[in-house]
Amino acid sequence: MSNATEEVAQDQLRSFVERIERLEEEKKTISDDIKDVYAEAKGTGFDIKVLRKVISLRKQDANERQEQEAILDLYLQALGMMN
Amino acid sequence: MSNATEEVAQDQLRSFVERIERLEEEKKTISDDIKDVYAEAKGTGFDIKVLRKVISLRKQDANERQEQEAILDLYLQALGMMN
Amino acid sequence: MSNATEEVAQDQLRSFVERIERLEEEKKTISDDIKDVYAEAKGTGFDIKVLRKVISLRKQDANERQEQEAILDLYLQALGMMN
Amino acid sequence: MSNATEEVAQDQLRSFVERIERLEEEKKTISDDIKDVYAEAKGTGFDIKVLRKVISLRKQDANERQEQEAILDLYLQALGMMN
DNA sequence: TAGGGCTACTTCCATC
DNA sequence: GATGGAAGTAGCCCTA
Repeated sequence: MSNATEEVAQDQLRSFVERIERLEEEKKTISDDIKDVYAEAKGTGFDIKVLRKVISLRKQDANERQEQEAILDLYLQALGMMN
Repeated sequence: MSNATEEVAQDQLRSFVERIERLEEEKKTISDDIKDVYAEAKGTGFDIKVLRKVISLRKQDANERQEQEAILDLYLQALGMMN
Repeated sequence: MSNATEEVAQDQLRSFVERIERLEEEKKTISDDIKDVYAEAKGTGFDIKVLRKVISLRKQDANERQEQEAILDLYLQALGMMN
Repeated sequence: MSNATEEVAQDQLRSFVERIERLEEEKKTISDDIKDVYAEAKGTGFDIKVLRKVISLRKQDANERQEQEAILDLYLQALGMMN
């Protein structure tokens, strides 16, 4: 490989690394923002764990959720933990 | 709880949920962007797995510097050499 | 500190480190065993996620469980996600 | 599903749950033992925080050796020097 | 489907 | 004794 070609490859690599690291920083910022919102909600008296559950339920497809609950009921019944 | 109070709580909850969901969307966008950059790098001939490793090593180096300082502080404290 | 005293301290430290590392190995073995059981259950057709949920529910105090569910219901109602 | 089949499933589920719960008890015992050792070390005059750090550094060193080999393999592969 | 990285939960320690 | 913060652990998801 010629020096010129090597240099091009190096510059490209450098560029990719920088772009990725930049994006990962942004991602971290957002993650921190989310954490802040949860903290704020907690300060207002909401239960973080339950709030997380709400978010996750809304993300889940409604059908899938019902199915999960149905399976859970089934297992609990099998264990005699439900009336 | 009065109806008015309940309504306030509902509005707050709704607001928190919306803010979180908005931020998670943004986060997903960034994640997708990162994926795109890796794909582009692959198209240019770079090995994604190695590229990931490079990124992770650079992150580790940064962390490790902080870590080293933390250890030093810890030992100095343990030896009663810090206030 | 005399050499003898230092040596005692070193031996003690060494001993503590060894005892802890030994215990942590045992702990890891158990963790792996647990993972194996889940894998086996999966192979028999059980849904791991639900199985985990069952285990965790059984661990929770019954009262606490009801309370958590009550809070969740409350939130879901507030968001109009129930009936 | 026939009653007999259901019963088999129930027995299996029960068995899995019991095995997991048993193992988690053992795991908790070990965790408590570890806590005891730290407490004992503290009683002998050692700084728990520093002790934890020592343990974690020793673990890291071990991991890092493996990591270094993994990186080497990765690079060799990327350069087409491994099959 | 297995492995690794990321995220989240829990636990522990220190402070008030 | 409680609360907040940090660290270690475990679960989930995504990629290969």
